[in-house]
Amino acid sequence: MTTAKTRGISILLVDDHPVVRQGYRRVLEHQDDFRVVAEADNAAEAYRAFKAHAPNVVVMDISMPGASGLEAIRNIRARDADARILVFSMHSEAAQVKAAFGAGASGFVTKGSEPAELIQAIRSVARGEHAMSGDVARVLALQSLAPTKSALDQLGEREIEILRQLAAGSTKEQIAENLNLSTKTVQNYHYLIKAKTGMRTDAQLVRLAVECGLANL
Amino acid sequence: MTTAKTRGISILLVDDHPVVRQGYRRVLEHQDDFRVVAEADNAAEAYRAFKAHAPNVVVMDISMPGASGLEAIRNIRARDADARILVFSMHSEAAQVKAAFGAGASGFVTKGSEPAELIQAIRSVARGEHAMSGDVARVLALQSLAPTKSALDQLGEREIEILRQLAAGSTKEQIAENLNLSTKTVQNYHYLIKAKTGMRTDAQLVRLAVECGLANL
DNA sequence: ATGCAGATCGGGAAATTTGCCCGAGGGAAT
DNA sequence: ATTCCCTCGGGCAAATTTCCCGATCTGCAT
Repeated sequence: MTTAKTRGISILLVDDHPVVRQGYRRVLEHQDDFRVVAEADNAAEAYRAFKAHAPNVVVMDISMPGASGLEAIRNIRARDADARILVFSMHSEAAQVKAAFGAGASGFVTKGSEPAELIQAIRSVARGEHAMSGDVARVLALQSLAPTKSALDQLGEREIEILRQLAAGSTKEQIAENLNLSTKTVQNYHYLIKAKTGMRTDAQLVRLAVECGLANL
Repeated sequence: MTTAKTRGISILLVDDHPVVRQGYRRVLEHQDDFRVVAEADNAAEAYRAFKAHAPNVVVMDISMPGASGLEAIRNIRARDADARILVFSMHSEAAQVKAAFGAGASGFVTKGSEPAELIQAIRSVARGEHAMSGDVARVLALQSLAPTKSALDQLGEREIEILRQLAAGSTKEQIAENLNLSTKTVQNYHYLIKAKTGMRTDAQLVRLAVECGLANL
């Protein structure tokens, strides 16, 4: 609550990879009106740091262990509806982008973008605007044209969770236990997922999950 | 071919994300005996840059489009068997680590490591030693205790072919047709593959296939 | 020659799972 | 209040998996 607003942009960096974070910090601090005031490597830490430092912009990688990135965004926005959060992700899946904005992010830049794009996006977000890198905009534009429901939109939350665990290699029994469901229910979800997405094979489901950023590798 | 060896360590940075690359560059150049002499964002470019600059160490992210990271390592090593390549990856899957070393890498550090670990690894590799971060070593140690025969060695040619098509998303009927086999035979192979590899789920088979380079994506 | 090992190909039968339909309960929206 | 959708599971025939088996064919050592 100092004179943060009057001069420069204060930034909270959230990424679970120390080296990566260190790298960003150096890139960002090269701009002399940027100040990285805190770092965090998980959702809970990010929330604490936000409360403690009230940064102008949060730059966050949402692919953190536990898929907690979206949670972190929601938590921060719940505390401060004016919080500016710029998501900085490896992927540019339409579903992920929409989920991020839906959770309250103000911007979305992929790690494939030029540093200048990230820097510009941070300035835009700090100004209260929305920002996204060119590739993200292109992906969103394309999929808004196609009537393809992104395959995942037609799935409920439970279905998505089960799809992810399926793709992760869990057996139906394990999933049933993880989620406190009967094996039968998991079987039914499995069937429904295949029916809704049009996939015939489990292998195709895995590929779909990977494409949608639900599973890695 | 200048006085590169006498003073400091010259480095070629390979990563397909410009921002990430920029970040590493700053982290590395903070060490005053490190010099990043070139960057590349794909396998072909990496090879060209290696030829042009003959760096002491190549720091490479192998998760690049086209799964070409291992190719790049092999190409570079084919040209210069003394090339020092340090892989810098998001993941620490045992299979990936072994593939990297098998292709000729001298080190493997995950992005989850502290910057100091990366820097130390670079020095080790430059000295001609092998290096890996603690988490990678742990993963390797654990799985070396298991008598896993690399999973694919125990599979016959036909089994591997069927595994690949399975992982590619083909149905058993399609595979049977492709290979002029009865559906029954394909089912039997499917069963045998699962039995031999110890995988319980089709999704696990897909992951195995991807890890072993049988399938991409 | 002979035998052994192993890869390839498929049949058979029991056990399990899938495919598909159905109903019930809860919550959100109208 | 009513409708809609998500969640959760039962039921049952059809399909698949699991595991066993035998038949070729090849290479390779005896």
